[in-house]
Amino acid sequence: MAKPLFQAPKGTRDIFAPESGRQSALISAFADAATSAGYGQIITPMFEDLGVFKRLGEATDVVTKEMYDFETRDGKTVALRPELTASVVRAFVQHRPGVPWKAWYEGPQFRYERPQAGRYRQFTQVGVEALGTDDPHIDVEVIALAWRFYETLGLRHVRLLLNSLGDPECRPAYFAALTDYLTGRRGELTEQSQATLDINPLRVLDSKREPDQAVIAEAPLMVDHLTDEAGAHFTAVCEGLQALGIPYEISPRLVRGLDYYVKTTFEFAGDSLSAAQNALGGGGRYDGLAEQLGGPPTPGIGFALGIERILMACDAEGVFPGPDQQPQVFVIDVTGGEEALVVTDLLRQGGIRVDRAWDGRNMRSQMKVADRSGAALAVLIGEDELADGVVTVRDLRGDAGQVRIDRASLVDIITTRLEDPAADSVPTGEPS
RNA sequence: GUGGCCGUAGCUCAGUCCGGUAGAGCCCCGCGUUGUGGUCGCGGUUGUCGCGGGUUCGAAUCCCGUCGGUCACCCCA
Repeated sequence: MAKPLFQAPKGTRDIFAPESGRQSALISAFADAATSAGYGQIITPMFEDLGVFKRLGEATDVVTKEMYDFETRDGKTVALRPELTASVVRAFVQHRPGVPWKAWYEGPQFRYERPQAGRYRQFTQVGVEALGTDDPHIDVEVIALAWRFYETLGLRHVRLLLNSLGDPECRPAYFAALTDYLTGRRGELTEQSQATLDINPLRVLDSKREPDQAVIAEAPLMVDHLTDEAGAHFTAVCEGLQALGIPYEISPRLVRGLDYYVKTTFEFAGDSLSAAQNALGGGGRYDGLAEQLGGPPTPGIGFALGIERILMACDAEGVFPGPDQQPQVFVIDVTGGEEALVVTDLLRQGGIRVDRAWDGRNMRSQMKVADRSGAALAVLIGEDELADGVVTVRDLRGDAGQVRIDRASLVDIITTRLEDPAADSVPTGEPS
């Protein structure tokens, strides 16, 4: 294939209908779910001061290796957002809405990575953030919102993985214990894990490399080192989920990729996808983030769900086909096209999805286009109809045949027939 | 950043090992039916064989380089 002069940048895609409509519908479904739970939409800029994202943790790949950062003409350094929690918390700190403050969002995010299945340089997430309360029941609300959303889409093979990463009081002690343990068995770890150990020992627990597993299996666990307060919070979250009948698995080695998480952390694994892209979404509590961004100490929790991954899971499970976007009616006019212009407009005003053919092609050609369009009904206008002031309505999908109707009742009859193809018609079989 | 695989028509691909001057199916267009689609039949349009260089009488095919795509590792959504 000859290469086009330009193509979409690496890791980005052009999304055509009907897939684009399916994506919009997914976001719309999420908007409904979030709105009904009392979350208001927030729209933040696609880029931020680089410093906003540096707070995510100097040890994270997202910050150190994957940032789309650049200098602007006036010498400031900005970055395309690699995630949205930092942007939303920055907006919270800047504008100080009353708490508790609950917001939802959707939009593209950017990470400079090598693309692969289910991973793009520009990808889209939906999510929520709730700031200003550390009531464990809001953790439950947030998790439940995501869980019910997956259910709404029809996904059944999703697992909720739950963990607590402790709080600033118990974390240092655990951190030290884990570091001691891993350092003691350093020689058994893979080269990559040894490097990770020097940067963030917690992340070693997340290694999927086989040689590391024996060491990880015996590593001390955060859940065994929680303070009374952090433990009580975790217990309350678990009990809340049980009260709602939402199944979860305690996953004591679940570590998230961003350093700001404390206490409750969770991930949703799509079991219909391979491990490389089965992370359908995740989130957790980030009680220190607002303060790091220059605001007052404010607890917060949220999640982000990747819509590309969710749609892959929907494909794998055969659910969420997306909305009907095909025309319902196709207008055929072999008298020159003036009639099609008017009739198409009339039907559209009646709230019907309508398309038509162009270039004055013959009826055979126009019928082919009508058939391919997916429309259920064709409206035919030839010289006879024009002379009699009527149109012919033809069923393209069933055996309801065709009928000539008065143009004045066109919208009513079409609307009725779209609901019941056999209504108002006398089957005429094949055209005479 | 590392590695595997792949770049031939609008799409999916064969042809590459063993060099001889480019094919199939689908799609699209027309006709059979100058007022009727889906099935069928007939006919037709479409290629810098990713790009550059080398070897050769001759390269889609062999060699070198390069770009792109894809998958995986890593990490993550």
